[in-house]
Amino acid sequence: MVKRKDTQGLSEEEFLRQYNPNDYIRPSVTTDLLIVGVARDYSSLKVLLVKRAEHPFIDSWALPGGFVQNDETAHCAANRIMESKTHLRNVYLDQIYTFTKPDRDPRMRVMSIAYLSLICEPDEMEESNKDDEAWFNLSFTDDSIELSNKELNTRIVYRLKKESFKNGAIKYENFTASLKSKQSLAFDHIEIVIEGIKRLREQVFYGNQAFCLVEKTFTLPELQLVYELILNRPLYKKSFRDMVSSKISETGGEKKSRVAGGRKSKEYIMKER
Amino acid sequence: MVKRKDTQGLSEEEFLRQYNPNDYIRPSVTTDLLIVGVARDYSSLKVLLVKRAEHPFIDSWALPGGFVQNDETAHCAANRIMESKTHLRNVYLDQIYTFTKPDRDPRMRVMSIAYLSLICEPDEMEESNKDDEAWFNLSFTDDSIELSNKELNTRIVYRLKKESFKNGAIKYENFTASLKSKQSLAFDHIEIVIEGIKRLREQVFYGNQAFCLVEKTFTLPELQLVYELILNRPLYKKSFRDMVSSKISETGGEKKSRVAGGRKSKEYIMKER
DNA sequence: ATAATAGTGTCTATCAGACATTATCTG
DNA sequence: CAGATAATGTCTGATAGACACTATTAT
Repeated sequence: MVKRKDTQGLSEEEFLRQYNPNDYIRPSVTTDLLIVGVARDYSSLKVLLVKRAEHPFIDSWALPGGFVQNDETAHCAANRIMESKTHLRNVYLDQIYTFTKPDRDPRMRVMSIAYLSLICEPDEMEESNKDDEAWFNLSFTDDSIELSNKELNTRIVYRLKKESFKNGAIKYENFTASLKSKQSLAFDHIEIVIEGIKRLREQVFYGNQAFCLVEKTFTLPELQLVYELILNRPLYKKSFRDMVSSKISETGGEKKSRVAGGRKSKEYIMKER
Repeated sequence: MVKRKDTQGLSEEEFLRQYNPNDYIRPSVTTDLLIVGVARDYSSLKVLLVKRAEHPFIDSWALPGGFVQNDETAHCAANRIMESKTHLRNVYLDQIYTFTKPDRDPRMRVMSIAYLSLICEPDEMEESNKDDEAWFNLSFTDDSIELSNKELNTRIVYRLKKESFKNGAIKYENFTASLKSKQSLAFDHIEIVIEGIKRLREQVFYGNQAFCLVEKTFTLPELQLVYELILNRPLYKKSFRDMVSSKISETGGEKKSRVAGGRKSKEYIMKER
C-alpha cells in the first residue's frame, strides 16, 4: 500500500513529527461531581460539598472535583475523585454537561466536565462531617435552590428565574440563578447543580436512577419518598406502585418503618433483567 | 474587608501571580458537529461529512469540527463552525457528550465536545456536494449503521452490537460498532454519530426536535415521515396526529404532495407558546 | 381502642395501538 | 371511474390521577 501524502507533501510519520500542539489553545480540564444521596430519614436529598482551602473562591463551598490526568478518561477521573472522597467504587456516574465559559475560572482557561453520581450510604454520610467536607441538604423548587447544613450553620440560597430562549425552531426553558445568601458556591458550580438535578428529574421516570439512592433491598414507601424528593411533588401511592411493579420483586422479608405505629412494609429488590 | 490568606499565606492577587498553569495537563479541545437534515423526498436522514485533507485519517470522512478558540465557549465554537459550513445561523444546537479517550487522536491529547445540530435546508443540501464535503444518507438500525453517498460511490458501514453494563445499581444499554466497509469514519466519530442519534431518539417524543427538520410550514404527512425516520419505525397515522395536535395549528393553506394523485394536505405551523 | 402506616380496589380520563371508513385529488 | 393519498372515527388495552377502603402494627 502506497503511503498517502497530504497537501504539504508529507507522509503520516513526517506529519506527526512536525506537528506542534502549541499552535492551538489548550485549556485545563477538570471533572466536577454532583454527588447526590438521600437523608437517612428520607426528608431531603443530600449533596456532598467541599470547602475550598485555596484561591480562588477560598472558603467557599464547591463541588468535589479535580484535573483530568494523562492517560485517563474524564469518566476515569470522575471515578478516581469519587473513590478518594467517598471510598465507594462502581457507583452510578453519568456525564451531565461540559462547562466552557472562558472566564469561569479567574486563573486560566478551565473547562469542566460535570458528572452526576448517585449513592446510598446513609451511615458513611453522617460520620464524614469534617470541617472542609460536608453533606448539605438540597431543596430545589421552581423559585429557588437551597443547600444547607445545620451543624455548620451554613445556608447557600439562590433565587431561580425561568427563562425561555429559542434553539432553532423550538423553545427551550432554562433556569438562571441569582445569589440570595451571604455564602455562595464557588465558580459556576450552581449551574452544575441545576443542570444535574434537571437531568435527574427528566430521566428518573423512564430510567431506574432512583434505585441507586435506596439500599439493595428496600420498601415501597422508601422508594416512593426517593421519587418524590427527586421530582419535588407528591405521588399517588397506588399509581406509583403500579408504575414500579414491573421493575421489582418481593424478597419475602419485611421491614419496620422508623416511625412509631403502622404496619410492616414488604421488602423488595430490583428485578434483574 | 480583610484579605483572606490561604494555606501558603498568600492573598488572592499574590496567589494568581505565582500560579503556573503548566502544572496541569492541558489537552486541546475541539467541537465536532453531527449536523442532521432530511432528504427532500423524506426518504432518509442526512448527515454532513467532510473529507480530511490532512493527517491523521487523511482521505477519511469525518464530522465537521474545529478547535475551541480563546474567549469563546464550546457552544460559540459550534455555532461558528456551523455557520462556516452551512451559512446558517440560529439553528438547533445541543451539546451531546464530551469524548475524552486519551488516544482518540494520534497527534496528542484532544478532547471533543460533540454537538447535535438539526437543520432544514433541502435546496442548499443538493448543490453543496463538493468533493471534500457532502451529505450522506444515514440509516441506523439495531444491527448496523450506514452512511452512504451514491454520487461519490461511498458507503461507510458499521455493525452494531448491543452491550449492557452496570452503572451503579442500574443496567445500561450501549452500542459498540465494528467496521464492515472499506471506508471508515475518522477518529471516534462513529461513536459521536451513535450517541447523537440515540439522544435524538430519546428526546424527540417529549421534545419538539422534529420541527427543526421540517420547513416553517409543513403538512402532517411530512412531519410524520420525519418522526418515523428518527425513530426508525412506522407510526399509526391517527395516534400520531392526536399526539402532535396540541403542538400545531392550521395555517389555512394547503399543500400538494410531490407524488401523483391524492388529496391535498392541510398546512400547519408550530404553535407559539 | 386509636392513631399511624402499608397495601388494595375501583372509577375516570387520557392516550397509544390497531384498523376501518370517508374525503379529495389526478388522470 | 380507478388509484392514490389525506383525514377522521372508533374500539381496545394500558396507565396516571384521584379517592376509598382494608390490613397490620405500636402504644
